[in-house]
Amino acid sequence: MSDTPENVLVEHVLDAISDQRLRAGTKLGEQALSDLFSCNRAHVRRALAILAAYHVVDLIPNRGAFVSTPSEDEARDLFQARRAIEVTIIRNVVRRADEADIANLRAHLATEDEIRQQNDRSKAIRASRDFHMLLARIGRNSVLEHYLAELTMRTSLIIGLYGSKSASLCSDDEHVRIVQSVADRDAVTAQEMVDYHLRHIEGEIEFGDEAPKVGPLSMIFPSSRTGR
Amino acid sequence: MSDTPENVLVEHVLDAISDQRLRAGTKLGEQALSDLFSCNRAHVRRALAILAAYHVVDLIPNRGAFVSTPSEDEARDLFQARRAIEVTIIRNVVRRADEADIANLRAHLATEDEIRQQNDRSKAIRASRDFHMLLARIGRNSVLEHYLAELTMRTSLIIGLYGSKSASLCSDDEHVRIVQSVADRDAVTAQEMVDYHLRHIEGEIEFGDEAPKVGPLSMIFPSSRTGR
DNA sequence: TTTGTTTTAATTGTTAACAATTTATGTTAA
DNA sequence: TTAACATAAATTGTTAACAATTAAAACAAA
Repeated sequence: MSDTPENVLVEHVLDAISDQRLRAGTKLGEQALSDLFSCNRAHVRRALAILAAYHVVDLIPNRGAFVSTPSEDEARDLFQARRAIEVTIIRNVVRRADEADIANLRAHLATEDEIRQQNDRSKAIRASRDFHMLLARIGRNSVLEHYLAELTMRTSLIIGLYGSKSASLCSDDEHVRIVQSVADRDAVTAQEMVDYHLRHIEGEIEFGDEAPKVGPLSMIFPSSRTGR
Repeated sequence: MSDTPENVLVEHVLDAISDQRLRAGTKLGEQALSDLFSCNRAHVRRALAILAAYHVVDLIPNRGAFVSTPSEDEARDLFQARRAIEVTIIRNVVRRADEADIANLRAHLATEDEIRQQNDRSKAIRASRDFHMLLARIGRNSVLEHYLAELTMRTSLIIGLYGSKSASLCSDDEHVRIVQSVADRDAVTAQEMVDYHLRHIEGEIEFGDEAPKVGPLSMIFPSSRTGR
């Protein structure tokens, strides 16, 4: 994807959401964004339209753009979609992964292990999402990969909004077992593991108590004014 | 979805694509669109950004917007995604459809039957797509419904680009059998039928010979200047 | 005719100014 | 103090003008 100003903006917002720096309900003002990313309002508006198409932002006429706050129903639909997509992805992975891919997966597990010992929640969330996206890339279906990118983003939003019982949101043991079944070329087990893993994540979410605190945007995008 | 000028434009373009009036590769000039839909260029630009996010339009810097021309690989990825999503949808349908839903499905089959006798290819394509989207709506998963809307759109593009061996692209017999298994509450058969049906459609596509002819936009959007 | 070059036209990209709307602030009365 | 109202500020929506780039046309040379 090319490095137009609007794409830069979209990527930064998506990163901030998947790191849970940007929380559900946060207002994304046009002026604020155009200042932070030093571009004009036309670019900001295009970027917000794209983010709205990704279901990550709600555009309210005359009011502005807000990070979307998914309902519980939406969250459950979303997890069902993730299961449908990721189970298909893992089937592709078992079929298509070569030695290098499996090595990359093992390396990623090691990274996750390191991060878990640092107790950095933000990093852990990111690493967990990266694991799922690594599988998607190895599966080599660009359509499924793109949809999963959108869905993991929205999952981050949901977990940030409702909270999760488990501190680390992906128990890495499950990741390990998924990789093992891929290495064993055991498609049936791999699919079952992925399905179980996603149901586990969904089950840990504590629907009911929302936490809508938000801060100023300048706190959320610290390094973006250097961008070009 | 609200009736902002850009949404009107997006809907018209999507309709034109799913009816195969707009073919892959067609240039969507900003001036032309803003004239046809009597809105300003800012609206057009936003609409094009949204369509690009839906993967229906390619945005090339300094060149403009073009209806995207999916490759064969992309098409195969897309059909695998459809199978993953529609098989999940049909499971929801079998579980959730009430009597009214099943009546609607039967009514739709009757409509398809009528249209087949008229020999109107454009109408047939539209009706076929509507059948799949009706199932998605009955399944009551908004995430899957939205993704399927995008995928059926892109499927229309692919069939319009590469052509299909069968004149009618959905043999309605298969639709009938899907509805029957829904009415029987037979989830296993319904899933098998949907999977088979989608593989059938994919198998009928004649990859290899492209047909890139396009006409002027004013021929494609005949009734849109009245759209206020 | 065909090829390459220059000139012209058309299209996209960018910016700024202004209008319309919403939000925040301040004031007055109960 | 609270509530309602009027005013001011900030934000979003709209439009037009201009710059930059690309496509088309005209023309000259082989």
